[in-house]
Amino acid sequence: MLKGKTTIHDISKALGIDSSTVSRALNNSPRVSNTTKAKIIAKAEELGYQRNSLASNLRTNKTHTIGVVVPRISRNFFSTVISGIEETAYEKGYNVLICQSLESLEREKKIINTLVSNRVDGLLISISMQTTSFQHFKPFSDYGAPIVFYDRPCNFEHCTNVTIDDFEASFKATEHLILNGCKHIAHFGGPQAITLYQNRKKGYIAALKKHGLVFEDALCFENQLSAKDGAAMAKTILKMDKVDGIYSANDTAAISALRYLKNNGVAVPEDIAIVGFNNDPISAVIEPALTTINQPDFEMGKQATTRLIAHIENKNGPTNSVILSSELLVRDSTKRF
Amino acid sequence: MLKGKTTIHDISKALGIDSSTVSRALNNSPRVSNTTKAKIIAKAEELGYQRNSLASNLRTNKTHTIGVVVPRISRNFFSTVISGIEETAYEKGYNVLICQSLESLEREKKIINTLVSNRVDGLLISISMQTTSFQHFKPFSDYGAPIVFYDRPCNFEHCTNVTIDDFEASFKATEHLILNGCKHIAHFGGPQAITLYQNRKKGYIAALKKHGLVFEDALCFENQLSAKDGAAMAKTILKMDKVDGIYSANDTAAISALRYLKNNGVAVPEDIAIVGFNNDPISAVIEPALTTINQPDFEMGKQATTRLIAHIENKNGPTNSVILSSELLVRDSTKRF
DNA sequence: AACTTAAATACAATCGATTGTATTTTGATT
DNA sequence: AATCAAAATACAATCGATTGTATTTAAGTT
Repeated sequence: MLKGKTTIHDISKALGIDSSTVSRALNNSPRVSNTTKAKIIAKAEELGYQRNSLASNLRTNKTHTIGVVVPRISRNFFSTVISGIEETAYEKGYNVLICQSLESLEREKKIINTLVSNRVDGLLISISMQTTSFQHFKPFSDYGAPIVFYDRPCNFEHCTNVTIDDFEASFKATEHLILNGCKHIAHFGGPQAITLYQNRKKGYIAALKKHGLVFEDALCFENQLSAKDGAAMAKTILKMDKVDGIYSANDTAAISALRYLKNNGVAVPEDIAIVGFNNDPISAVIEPALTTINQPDFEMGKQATTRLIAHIENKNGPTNSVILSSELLVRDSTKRF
Repeated sequence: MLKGKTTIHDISKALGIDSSTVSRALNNSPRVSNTTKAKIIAKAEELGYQRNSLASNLRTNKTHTIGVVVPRISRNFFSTVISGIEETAYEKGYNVLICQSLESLEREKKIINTLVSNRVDGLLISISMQTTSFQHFKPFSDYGAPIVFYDRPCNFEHCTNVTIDDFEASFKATEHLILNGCKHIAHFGGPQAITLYQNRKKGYIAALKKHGLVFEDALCFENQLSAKDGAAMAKTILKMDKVDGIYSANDTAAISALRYLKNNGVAVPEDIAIVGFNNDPISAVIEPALTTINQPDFEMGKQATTRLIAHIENKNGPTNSVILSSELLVRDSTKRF
């Protein structure tokens, strides 16, 4: 209808009231009388006024937008975290700019630049598997925007981490295999440059140690834990003809391995028991159902966002990191007795 | 370091060059000599300059941001569509503001307002299950921003739809059950106010008709197709003691029904054959594996985004709607012979 | 050397809302 | 009716980048 959207100046002219008053009225400032407020609001509706957030953001230096970086949106764990993020952000009046790094550092850097340019009020990020230095986060903290790392923790300045206790969860998972009689347990691990995967490996090793099992380097894999990797590792393990348990640092690889083993006549859990990580919806449906670590994905998104926004809104120092609790879901893939 | 970020004016002052020249240099305008360009770029880097997109967007009236509305991010189909959207947007230099309607019209309206306020350049939306009128999209088209509806088509003004042929896919799915000997086929349908679900039901009815089967209203369900709904419908069907086939308009309900039936001693596909819709990753893993319609989810996201951006960038009229192809994936849940 | 033209740069307005300060209006008080 | 404080409104600068127009500089021509 009206070309180019109505502005407060259109309302101002239409009513013969200064635009500053119009602005204040629309923001419900006490400095404007109720009578004029009513007039202004009525006219605003009549003209189909919609605040131009660009102008507002420029002036106030606040965008009410949170940047979210995720390795890959379509992974169930991450999309559920995003749900939690979006939900909380929505409640508190924030928008969510979502980007995926696809596990690439280069892409992550570009994304950070864009988010800085767009002056998002804060950043929620799960770093890529290639991210081992953190200089590219500097521009962010430089202009005073807080960062919260979720899932994959990061030791950058005084930033908040929202994670689970990966060491402990791993320890429990591995011990569970041991208590079910496994003696030669393989570990499907992720990139050891990432703290998260380091911790998972450490937990695995600690459990072996506690129960007097020897740690064998040959049983420790390190890769991206994709479905392809899972099948490949299963194949390698079969050749070894010795492994009787697998603890995988994610479900994707675990599920893929399980299917590979099943298709090759290996009995799960009798011959090889398997524990995964993440509680992917598939893990509950596959047969045998996969024992796995349940992470509070949705909750993690909510917590991270709540803390980020708290930090954005009261500029007093960093909030503390949080460790959410996880649990071992025992299912058929480990029930040997 | 520098409080409050460097601007082109800081660069301008530092070099004694007018800010307009600085701006043009940073935008690589031919109006600036290479010598000064180099100087400016060097200084910009030295000062850690990052363009303030807010200011730029305000001036140019272009945000390079696309609004994306999705019913629920954590559904595999949608998160994969989003992947395709993000991927394409990233390539073309656009950001993606993602919001979920959670199938609520009220929320959808609020989201649209926010997106208009943020002056996104265009909108990609899969409408909520409650959306039956489209007046709330008016502000959007009013200021000239194009809209592309994906998955759930919409007859609003001259907007582009990116969908599959739901009628045909449904027809194929239902016919497949008939050819496998089913005589009493139930249909798990979604809200009939939504064109998508209407079309799916129509395809089902058409297939029955073609093969001389009677359409029974009692076998036609209409709800949100959640997991809970799926189990409830399975229960109802069992009581009827007559149904030998189910065609569900989504996998969520189909899978839930399958599990319910299995747990209650019903043989799938021998007693009841099932076809789903969406090719959710679970459908391939569940036993028996679920016959389903594979939709080009990632591709749908890419196509929708490509078309939206094309429309944003050449303001010449609406691009045409597209119908992507889908396929019936025959798996064990329907193999009766 | 004077002159023309093109190239490079500077000036100044603008996008739309916000906000500190100044001015006007209102109403209460004596 | 005069006075004064408080309430309401107007004025004007500002956020940072962009862009049309004006001015200066450089280079080429005769």
